[in-house]
Amino acid sequence: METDSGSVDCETLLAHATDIEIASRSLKAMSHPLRLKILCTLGSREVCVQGIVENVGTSQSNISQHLAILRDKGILSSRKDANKVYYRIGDQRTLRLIGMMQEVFCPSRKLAD
Amino acid sequence: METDSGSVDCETLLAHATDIEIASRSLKAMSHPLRLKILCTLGSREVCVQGIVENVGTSQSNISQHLAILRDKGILSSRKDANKVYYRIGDQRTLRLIGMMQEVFCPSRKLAD
DNA sequence: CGCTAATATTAACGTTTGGTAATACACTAG
DNA sequence: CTAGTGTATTACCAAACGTTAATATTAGCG
Repeated sequence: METDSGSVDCETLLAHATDIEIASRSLKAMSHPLRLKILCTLGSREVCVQGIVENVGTSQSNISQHLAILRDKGILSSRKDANKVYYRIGDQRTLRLIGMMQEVFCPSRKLAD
Repeated sequence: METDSGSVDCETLLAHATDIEIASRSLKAMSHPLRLKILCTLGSREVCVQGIVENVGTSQSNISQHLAILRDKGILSSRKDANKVYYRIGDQRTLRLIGMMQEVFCPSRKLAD
């Protein structure tokens, strides 16, 4: 089913209800300071839990819970090596959004500064 | 272990704590389905509360409360004309993010203008 | 002036979220 | 096996959130 009213103008942005739902779910996952920091820490590389804990700066338990949230939402993927678990951003859309966030919120220190 | 995988640090993305805070605050404001829909309804134009209510589809009271949240966070600005109030996205960063969201989540229906 | 439309505000209440602390699980080394 | 890291899970609690319903405010109009 397509849009139910032919003349809608607002439909040019995030057209369908499902798009809205998906997008807001992703936004919500990113909208917590610690989670956003986790995502920024990861960027396009892989970091183990320890590394994330040190970089983000809260308890291991707390980090683990936030990682679980991001994992459950399909944003992070993980790989186990020995007794360590490495995380990375597995969702390409999220990765793009993180890059965009940087452009929007830190235009002055673009990879330079 | 600090695999000093480059001296890149996490600092290349959303470098400072303040950036993180600001960004996550904006994300949070956008992360509610109704609020996201409001923002998409607005896009770059101006719509009165009635119009928003009709487009988004919930009670006037509910819309008004969400509008207040977005207004208080500095995302929306409003203008009163007679007994109607017109809202628009007053924050340029948010406007850019909305456009980006569309690119990321609805690549198939890019703005045709 | 009273009346109605448009919008905002408030109170109440259930739901969700987030943090801490304690504990469990998984794997490795010896 | 046991001890020791690294990670996940659980229980509990307080705070934030979101919806509904009722009420307040403001503006135009007869």
